[in-house]
Amino acid sequence: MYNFEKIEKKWQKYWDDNNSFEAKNGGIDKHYYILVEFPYPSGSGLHVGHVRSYTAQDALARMKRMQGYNVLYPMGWDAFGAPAEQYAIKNHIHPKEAVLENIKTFKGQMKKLGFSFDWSREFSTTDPEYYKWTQWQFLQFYKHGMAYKDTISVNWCPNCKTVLSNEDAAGGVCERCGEAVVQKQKSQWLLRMSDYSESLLKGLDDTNFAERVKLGQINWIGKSEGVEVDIDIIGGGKFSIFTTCIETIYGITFFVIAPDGKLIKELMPRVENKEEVEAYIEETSKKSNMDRTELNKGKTGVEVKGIRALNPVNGREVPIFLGDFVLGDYGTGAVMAVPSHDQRDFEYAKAHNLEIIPVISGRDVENSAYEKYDYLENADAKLINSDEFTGYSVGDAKEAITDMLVNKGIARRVNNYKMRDWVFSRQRFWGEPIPMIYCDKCGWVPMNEEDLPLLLPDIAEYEPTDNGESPLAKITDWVNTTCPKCGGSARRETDTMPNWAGSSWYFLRFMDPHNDKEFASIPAMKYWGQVDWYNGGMEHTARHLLYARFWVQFLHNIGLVPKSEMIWTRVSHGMILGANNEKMSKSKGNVVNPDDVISEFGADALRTYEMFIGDYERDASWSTNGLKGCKKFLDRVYRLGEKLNNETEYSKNLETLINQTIKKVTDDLNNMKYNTAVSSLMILLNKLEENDSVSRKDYRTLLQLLNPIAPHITEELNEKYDLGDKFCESTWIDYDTSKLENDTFTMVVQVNGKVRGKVDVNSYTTEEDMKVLATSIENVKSYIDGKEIVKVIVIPKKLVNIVVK
RNA sequence: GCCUGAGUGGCGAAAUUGGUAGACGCACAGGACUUAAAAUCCUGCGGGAGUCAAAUCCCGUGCCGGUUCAAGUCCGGCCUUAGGCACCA
Repeated sequence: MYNFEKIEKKWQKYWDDNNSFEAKNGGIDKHYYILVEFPYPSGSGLHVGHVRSYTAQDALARMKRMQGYNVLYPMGWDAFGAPAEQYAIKNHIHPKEAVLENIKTFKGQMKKLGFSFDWSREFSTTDPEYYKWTQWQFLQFYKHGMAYKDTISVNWCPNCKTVLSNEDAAGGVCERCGEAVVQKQKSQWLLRMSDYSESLLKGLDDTNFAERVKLGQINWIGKSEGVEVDIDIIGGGKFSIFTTCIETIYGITFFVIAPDGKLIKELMPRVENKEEVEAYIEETSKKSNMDRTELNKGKTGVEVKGIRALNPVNGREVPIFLGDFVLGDYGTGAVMAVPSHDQRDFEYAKAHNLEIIPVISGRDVENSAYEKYDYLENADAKLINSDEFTGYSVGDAKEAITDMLVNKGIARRVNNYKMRDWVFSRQRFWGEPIPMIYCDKCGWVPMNEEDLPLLLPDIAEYEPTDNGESPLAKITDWVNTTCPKCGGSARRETDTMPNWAGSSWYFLRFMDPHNDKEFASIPAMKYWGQVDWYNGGMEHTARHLLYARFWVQFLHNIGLVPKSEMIWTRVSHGMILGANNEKMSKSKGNVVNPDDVISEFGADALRTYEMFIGDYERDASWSTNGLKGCKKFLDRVYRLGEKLNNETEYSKNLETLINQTIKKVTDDLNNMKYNTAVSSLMILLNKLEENDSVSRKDYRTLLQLLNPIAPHITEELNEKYDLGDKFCESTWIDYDTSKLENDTFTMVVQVNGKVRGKVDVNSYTTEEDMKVLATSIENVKSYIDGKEIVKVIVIPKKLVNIVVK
């Protein structure tokens, strides 16, 4: 049909040679920052899923540029991480070699797709010029008391031989390899992310994230509002419990404390069945999260004999148990157990033959299975067996009991959050070295900022170790150093940062990528303001996005970033699935390689198809026939040029449609409705083809509207027929608001809500005339003759509905 | 278990504040062009009744109810499915 390969290469070269998409800091007030998640340059190359989101944002970027915005649409590489390291170990090379190779592949593919990235701002998180600042920012965390080292029970992947954050170990399995995660006591660097729980929650109000993205974050932060109550131990001492259901406090029949918490250690001297209790603690510590989840059904535990506690509201004496369903690091590590109104407590009580006292009406405690009964949703639910609160509604009781306990000075209203501090150490080679030094005399000492970056050593052997030490620990030349404080001999931290570190602030660096004095200047960040439009996968809403927001909020609090939220809109694309509706994977053999598609159909066809495939935010399955259809559409656009006449105005009969299409495409590109943007262009093409000839303005407009999606062929045809400036150097076309309406419309006539006739009428037809015309239609007459007309509803320019009896 | 989406032809999907359900594309069928095929172009295409052909009528947006002149759209109750979270007190 036409040589798309030649055309695409030609225009890609033109854009490169002319730096067509370079963004300058400053100058124009109208600026727009469009960001797509920078990829991890894996060995397998770009995925068709990347193509979808990059094309979508590219289309937006290209339109915004034509609309006069200074558009920042950057690209870079998130290149620290395990796959590059493993590849390098196998081949006895430095991971940076592997990374360079992969970046080359990715970049070549992106260029072949014609993405309008500003390549002058490209960087990789593995560039020393970049990770210098990641390390520098770590030092700021440390200096502000936000980074600390602690020996904690951590998620350990026996396969990858590294520590994982809670986020990386979601579901009790290693995010990377799927191996079951085990618990290990290790000394780790942590960032005090939990200090920011409330602020990360509140900050969402200052963003325009998609609702499902906000919910993902809210879920992960996991705020619970409740009450912390002091519990007296018989014979002296006390502990606290946390509950969100204080209204059930009269139903306490036992307490459960965490086997991995501090409380049991304190109580140990008074425990009568020490051996039994210690054995249970030991047993729990060996369980991985996975095991705990699998054992979901059985509630294990032992009674802590010799110690009993008092229910603070009625002085009732109740036993204390250990149970691994209570976690040592959430709340107070102890819970009040009300088996009548809590499923876990119920199961525990059944397993250990404990008493069950109902305190809210409507619960059948005789039933052996826990019945689902949500008393909060039952307006009739009233307290029973609760002394002076008996008869209260649940809501009233919540408040009254809390007030009573708070006034007594034995309870506090508190919030708890599921989100923990961020475990920030990894026992890997291929990550940013943590710039801390341990001196026997001075303890942990931060490196001097002027000594950064702390480079990774240039070696090719660095297998991970079984003992949980970083491979860097074996490189003594690198490890041994002097203390920045006292000058004595000292050792470097050998753990590296997680690969979420570099991606937590890269969007700031894009605003000022070559700055060697600071990570990004305040004026540069103020100029761009925020990321206007950030696209990424749903799988990153809990981790990356939360880490990035935390990082920014911290930098903002210490005055280094102008805003506390640097991302305004966050949207997520749906996945591209294989033709069999399953996730693409090599093992399933349903992977589509963009390179193959480009060489067979061209980049423009691939781009157009991925925009047309369906709702941008939803998953879509690959269809080669659908792709061919889009190629056919582009072929027809190409051939339409043969019908050009010399007219320079719109063809009269299509003027309205063209103006409508301009509006439609403009609105759709702004609202991620790429599929209907393409379909409206198909409609326009269908109509243009029906005409004997096409005016120069008709054609130029069609090409321009299509240009953001299919930039090569449109530039080529525009040049071929000498229709005007290159699109990459011209202004977006506007529509004439006075020409959006048709001269006629199809008036629909309904009788009792059923369509009984249609007639084309002049747009200026009055409501009265519409009524008259409606009743004159033969078919309509047959439905209303001899009936009483109750009323007639007229919707101007749409329909008439005649209601008869 | 909890939270969030989503259920519309053979398929991917459209459908402003409730106002012609199925735009656009694919697949399929018939036809034109061709020695032939591909490509291209034209016509048809939710199901059923009806007719030479039409007109026209009935049914139809997961299921059951409701509100309304009018419901894919709003309300109540379910079912299925995808994703996220999960012994978080």
